[in-house]
Amino acid sequence: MVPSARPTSRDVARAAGVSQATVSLVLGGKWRGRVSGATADSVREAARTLGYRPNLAARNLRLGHTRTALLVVPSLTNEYFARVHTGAARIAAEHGFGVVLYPSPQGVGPARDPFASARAALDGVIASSMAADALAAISGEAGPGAAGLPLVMLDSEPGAAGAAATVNLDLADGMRQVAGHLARLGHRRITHIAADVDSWTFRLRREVFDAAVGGIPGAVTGRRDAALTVADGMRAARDALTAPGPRPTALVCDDDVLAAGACKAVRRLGLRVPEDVSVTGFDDMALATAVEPELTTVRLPAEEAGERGMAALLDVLEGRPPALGDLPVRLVVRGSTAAPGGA
Amino acid sequence: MVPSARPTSRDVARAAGVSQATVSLVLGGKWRGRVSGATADSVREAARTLGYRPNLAARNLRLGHTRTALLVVPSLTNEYFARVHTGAARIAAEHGFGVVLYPSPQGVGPARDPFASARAALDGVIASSMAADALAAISGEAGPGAAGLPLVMLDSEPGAAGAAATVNLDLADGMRQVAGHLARLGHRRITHIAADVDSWTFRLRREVFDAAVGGIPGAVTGRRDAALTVADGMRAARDALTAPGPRPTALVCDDDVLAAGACKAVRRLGLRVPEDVSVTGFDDMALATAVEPELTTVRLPAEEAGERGMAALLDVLEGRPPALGDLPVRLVVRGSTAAPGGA
DNA sequence: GCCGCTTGGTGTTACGTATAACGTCGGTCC
DNA sequence: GGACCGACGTTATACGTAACACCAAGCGGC
Repeated sequence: MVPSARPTSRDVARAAGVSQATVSLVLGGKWRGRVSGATADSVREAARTLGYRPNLAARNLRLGHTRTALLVVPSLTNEYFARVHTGAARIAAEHGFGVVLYPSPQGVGPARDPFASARAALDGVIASSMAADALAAISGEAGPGAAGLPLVMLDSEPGAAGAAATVNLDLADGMRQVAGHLARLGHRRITHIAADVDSWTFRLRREVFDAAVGGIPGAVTGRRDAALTVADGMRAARDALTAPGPRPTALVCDDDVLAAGACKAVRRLGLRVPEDVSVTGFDDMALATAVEPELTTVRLPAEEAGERGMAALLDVLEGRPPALGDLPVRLVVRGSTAAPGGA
Repeated sequence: MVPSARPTSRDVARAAGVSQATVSLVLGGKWRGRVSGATADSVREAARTLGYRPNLAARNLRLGHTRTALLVVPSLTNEYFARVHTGAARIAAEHGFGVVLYPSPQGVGPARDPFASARAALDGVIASSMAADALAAISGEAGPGAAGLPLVMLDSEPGAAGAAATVNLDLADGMRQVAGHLARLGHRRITHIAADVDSWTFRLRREVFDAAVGGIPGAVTGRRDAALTVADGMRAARDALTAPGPRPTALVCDDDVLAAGACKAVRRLGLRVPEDVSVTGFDDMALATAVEPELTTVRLPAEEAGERGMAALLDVLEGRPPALGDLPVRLVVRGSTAAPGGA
């Protein structure tokens, strides 16, 4: 016996004494009124004892679609994207879809070998916080006659070329809430610890910071760039706090990791958070409540974003106009902010 | 013109004035000595202008394999698994493989709809920190004649049924290093803040804690269970520190998130880390250096584990005996541990 | 006794690709 | 001058599945 080869539906048919077509009918679940219950049972029994599992490549080929979507993200070490995936996968599962994750190795840059991961035949692509041009290779350029894969941009520049739909978080409003919060507390010297990443998400934070914080009467703003690590957040914050001139009373950080680094820098300089320096984060990841004081930060509805992105992709795939609309974000006030000057 | 359908290799052939076989030859890269350079160029040109991209389902069917592996993990919000993926993907890419990620929704429990994500036709499965029985449905039970997918267990119970290979981190040694470190510092009342998760990884930590810490002459050990969140780590640590009897001088936590929570609990009680209570973590995630004091913890070689797992899977797929051997882990001493009693 | 309907199946085809097997056409060698 | 050969392509086939188009038998109605 050489049964090492994987059994096919034909093997099941032979074992059950029926034709391959019947096996397909039964296992496909559309046998009501076409196959007797007894026959159906014997087919299922044969499939079970043979350990039959359908060849998905063949099924996909025959069906012309895969019911699989690709979620492209710049990184997986950032909790935010893991949560986006969770949301997308939930909606996908409700519609019989699977979601495959592709962490683009270059971060937000052009993906080197999209095919390596896109090898799983796909129906569509959701890109989270990715540059549109980085995705051309994956979804297929919209050349003449070229039917690129449907692409949904999540948290991306509105109207990005090639996108069938765009779902955005209202990050601008989040940054405005941060600015408003600090302004109400009385802060006037506020420095932006900005992510040194060239993506729309972070460019937007810069613009809105400048507009919102710069709009506070009497405000003095500054900016320091930092890579997205604790250590670099520390360095940038230290630079900001030790630069000549009056010291900022608040540091607005582009994400929670930077904020954690900033808090460390403040204390390293013998100052206190929030009495001497207020610090804000962005994202509200687990880290935000792990550090002390807990971070005032902007909670991003990551799961909801994943859900909306997947829902929009399903809309596109099924010919419906995709649902649009920004998702609101919410400032969560915790212990890392206070009125300036001791209190 | 109704060119909305995706072009096939036959369309390219027609455009280039050759047969479909020639297109396949050229685009497959094996045309040396079979097709003239001029013809090859015209084929490539036609493919480019048509925006042709091969149908992967068809290719997979024809080839009988997909060069795609599935990495099953209990969670994505844990940085450790993201890093395992990074390592696995690197090795995979070197061999023309892709890696698809499947976060099992139930954590370590049985996956609800394995097919939903395994829809991407697979060549093999790597399971990280998953229970063997939870994977039966994905890799296919080893029934009579049933050729289940090759399965590599990463960080799992040795000799798990159905696994073609097992790659382990030497977690036991990591826990022993923690115990040794605390013993040398002089700690004798040590409580284990244990993850309330029924997986081999955490069961092992318990056993080794009991053996290693219990083996310290004069040691008084205890244990508190906690879910893997900051908040629950806090609760468990508070319970441990406020229980009747002499207070523990050290808390050994099953991961860094719990340790961060434990540190918060210590301070909430008006005590100091590490002067009054030492705290250790496990994993060395970014969080470990984001909190203050930075955590003494056990660094897990996550990328290396992913690499080894993928390498073992490739070995199995190509008929080689898989390379075995545990990966060493290393204690990283930082500021959260010190000699007990002030110092 | 024949029509039409229901029940329970089967034969066949197509999906798009990779490749084994087979032609063809100049030129070369002996 | 015929056999051989390399260069250049083509024809045909198979992968495993889903589903369309048939078909046989049984049966009730008129």
